[in-house]
Formats: sequence, C-alpha cells, structure tokens
Amino acid sequence: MLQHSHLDPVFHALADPTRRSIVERLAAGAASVSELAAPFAVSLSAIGQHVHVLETSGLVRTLKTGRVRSVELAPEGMASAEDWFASHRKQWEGRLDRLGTLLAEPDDDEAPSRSR
Amino acid sequence: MLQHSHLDPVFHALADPTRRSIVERLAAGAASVSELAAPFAVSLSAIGQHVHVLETSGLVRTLKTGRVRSVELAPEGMASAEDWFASHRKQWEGRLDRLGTLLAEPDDDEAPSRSR
DNA sequence: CGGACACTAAAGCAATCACTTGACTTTTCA
DNA sequence: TGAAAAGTCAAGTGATTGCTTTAGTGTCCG
Repeated sequence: MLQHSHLDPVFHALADPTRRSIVERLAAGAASVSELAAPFAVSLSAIGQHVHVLETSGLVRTLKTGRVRSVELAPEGMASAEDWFASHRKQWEGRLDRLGTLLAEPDDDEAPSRSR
Repeated sequence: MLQHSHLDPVFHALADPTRRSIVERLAAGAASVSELAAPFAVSLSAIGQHVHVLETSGLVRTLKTGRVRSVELAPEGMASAEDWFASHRKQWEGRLDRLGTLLAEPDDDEAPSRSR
C-alpha cells in the first residue's frame, strides 16, 4: 500500500471509461472543456473534474486562455504507462510459450518450507 | 459512463500498487497466494481479495490444487491493456512533433454559434 | 454597460474501495 | 486422529469516487 509510483494516478485515471474516452478524443487534437463535455450526459462540472484528474495524473496538459481552457494530451504521460508494460513484457512473454504448463512447477521459486 | 469495455477492470486493477507488485512478481513465474502475500504488511485475506480482483479483470489466472491456489499471469489480459495504448499511439505520437503548437489552432471545428 | 459564456469552487451524497477481524472449510502430515 | 496450514466467507469500517446542484469568478461581445 505504501511505496512509489506516479503510475497509481495514471492507471486510476485510465480506469474510468469517461476519462478514457476523453483521452481518445484528445488523441485527435486539443479541445476545450466544453467540447470534451459535449458527447457525455453528465454536467460540465463533472467533466471539469475528470480533466483535473487527468491533468494531475500527467496524462493531459491544460492552458487557460481567456475563459477557455484548452486541454491536450501529454504524450510523456501516456508513454510512462505504456513503458510499464514494456518493461515487464519480456518476462511474461516468455511464459506464453509454456502456456499449458501453468502451476505444477516443482521448484526454483520461493517459500523455503520453514516448518518442516 | 455508458458503453463497453473490459479495460475498466483491467486499469482499475493496475491502479493499485500492491496489485501491480503482485503482477510484477508473477511475471517471474506462478506463485501461491501465501507466497504472494509474504512481501506485504497486510493480511492474507487482503491479498486473496487482490488476487480475486486481478482474476476477474483477466490479468491473472488461478487454479486450486489441494489447499493451495496457484496464481499465474494471463498474458492475454496484459496484452489487452497494452493494446489500448498501441491503438492510439499513432495519433498522439503525431502530436509530439508540434508540441509547442498547442491551442491557438484557428481551425473550423468550433461550436456553431446558433444564437445571434 | 450588461448579459451570456466558459468554466470553477464548494458542499453533499450514494456507491465502491482496501482493508480488518473472526469464524469456517479443506487438506496435509506427524 | 487431530492439529496446523492455506485459503475463503462475511461483516464492518473509514476513506475515496463520481456525480450533483448551487453559487460564484472572470471574459467576451453587442
């Protein structure tokens, strides 16, 4: 529960379908909060909150000009999440070969049976 | 809020650091619930619950043999999450070039001012 | 100027979360 | 046989979500 990582807020942000839709939309280019809100049946306020979540997670960047806040994707944020998979893929990819093998591995791991 | 996706539970599962640690550990090979619990300062019950979350998200597969439940990574589950990034990367990658450009796009996709 | 526009902040609410503890169940093995 | 090991179930708790509504704050324009 303790420990590291900026990945917590990133994955948390992506876990919500509305937020993921917003990110997908932003992949096509920057948009205002109102524009982002248009496709959804929730209040503008709710979308503003989603944008804030995305921003603090680092997935999105915003800039207010006049009364409009422009939101755009932060590629570095997206990359940081993707990198997590990449950095572990080699390991679990190897497991793909012996898919059927699962369990039944009689050795090389943890748990030194402590009590007899 | 409306719509699809199995990605909701996947990203939700990955948003928790304990669960992400479990996944990382499983990348090295299958393990029992007790083995997975060892590094953490929480109850075995809590880890069992985390494993359940991971399993219903499709990131992990389990099989109980005797009194031991063996947990192993489900590469397809991992891949489905990674694929989401891949399927959008081309779009937002293009944005990387014109990083400074944001906002200020005098384009034609505004709100059609209907009044007045 | 004055009113619409685009947010933004604050408070409140029901649902979900990550945990705990305690009581069971099943399996293993001395 | 019987006690320990490995989980599992259920209930409960405090914190966090995702939303709402209401009340603002700036900003633009006729």
